[in-house]
Amino acid sequence: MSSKTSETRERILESAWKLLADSQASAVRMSDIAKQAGISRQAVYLHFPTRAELLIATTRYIDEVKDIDARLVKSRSASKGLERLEAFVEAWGNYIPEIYGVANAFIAMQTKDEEAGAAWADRMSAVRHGCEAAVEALARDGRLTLSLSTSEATDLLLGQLSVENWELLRHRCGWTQARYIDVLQQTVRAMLVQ
Amino acid sequence: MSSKTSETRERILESAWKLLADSQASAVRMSDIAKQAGISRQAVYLHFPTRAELLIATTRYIDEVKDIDARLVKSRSASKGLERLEAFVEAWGNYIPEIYGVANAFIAMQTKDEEAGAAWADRMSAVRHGCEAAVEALARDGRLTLSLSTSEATDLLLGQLSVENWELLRHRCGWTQARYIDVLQQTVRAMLVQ
DNA sequence: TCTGTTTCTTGACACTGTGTCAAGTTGACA
DNA sequence: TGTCAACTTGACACAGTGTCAAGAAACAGA
Repeated sequence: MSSKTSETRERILESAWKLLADSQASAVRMSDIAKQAGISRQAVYLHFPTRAELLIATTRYIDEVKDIDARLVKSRSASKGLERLEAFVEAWGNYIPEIYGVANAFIAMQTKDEEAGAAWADRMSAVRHGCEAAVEALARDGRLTLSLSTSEATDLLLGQLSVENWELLRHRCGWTQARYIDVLQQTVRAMLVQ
Repeated sequence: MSSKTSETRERILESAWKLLADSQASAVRMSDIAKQAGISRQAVYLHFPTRAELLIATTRYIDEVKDIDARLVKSRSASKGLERLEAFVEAWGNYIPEIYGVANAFIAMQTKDEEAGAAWADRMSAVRHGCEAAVEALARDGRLTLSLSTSEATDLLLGQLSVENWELLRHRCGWTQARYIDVLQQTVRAMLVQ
């Protein structure tokens, strides 16, 4: 029973993920997800009280399946700040495509839904910690651009690595993923490293 | 009569502007705008067929009142590429706060409404032209970073000057407007100028 | 095999916001 | 006085979220 519960739950999460990845974000309704999962719309509400909560659970699910932590190991274990920075840009930059669908739905919801906004902000604060660690490593090496505080440098890096910036370059400007990573590493280096 | 028509129209635009500037974006409903303008909700529809069209008209109205063209004169008349770039960053960077409310509403609508997405994209293409002109001036001076094509450099600059990036730094990270302009000029220079 | 619990279904409903429609009012102008 | 445009009032359709209640179906344990 508990296994069946989590089985249905997982089918809902898989459905949400698939639909958000395919179509464009916020066009995905609760009924679409239910249909995809092969259950009734109301059954979805038995597992997730609101659309926002379902989206939150979906990001967590993706993090688990795609193993975000493993991807960050290389960055965390880098001895030099510059190395760490580049590994982080690569890891997160290559993770964005995985979560883009859900991210987009969140961004669309943010303005309307208080809860969704808070959830996404929370999620982004995890990314910020990654940025901060890289910047601090750089500062320890004495290689952080002098005119920037570590906090400002962190903010700037976060902006560079935002989903919105990725979308602009990859979708609206047609960059390849490889070029995106390449140029971003170079850009971030020019911005932050003296 | 025609003067009365345009008077009401203007009152609607003023109301939309004010409400979007004050409260947070997409929470502004057609009925709110009508109430603010002191007319009925239906009267708004007599002047603007949809919410999207009203938003478009509002941006145009702001452009007119705040005279965006005058702000760009200094950038356009700069002789050196670097000078042009910095003047453009300053002009557009200082214009973003003026349009932030409406921009936000557009961004929120983008995912739902086809028309709104197209309108905002069109608007952004005007900014892109400004970016492009600055980058090309830089290239003519032979000072554009070698590893970037002018098109790529334009894309990057556009990302730096995006409303989303402004929001991140000013609202979420608490930067002052002066610091935002300062750091952005410096950042953009590090990125694009060799 | 009966019983009770959990999961899910079906169908109805409230609520919000957009956009439409129709009938009536007001005020200016000829 | 009559006409026309701008505006009002009130109703409605529609989509999507979230709620509620009654019942079906599966499945556990005694």
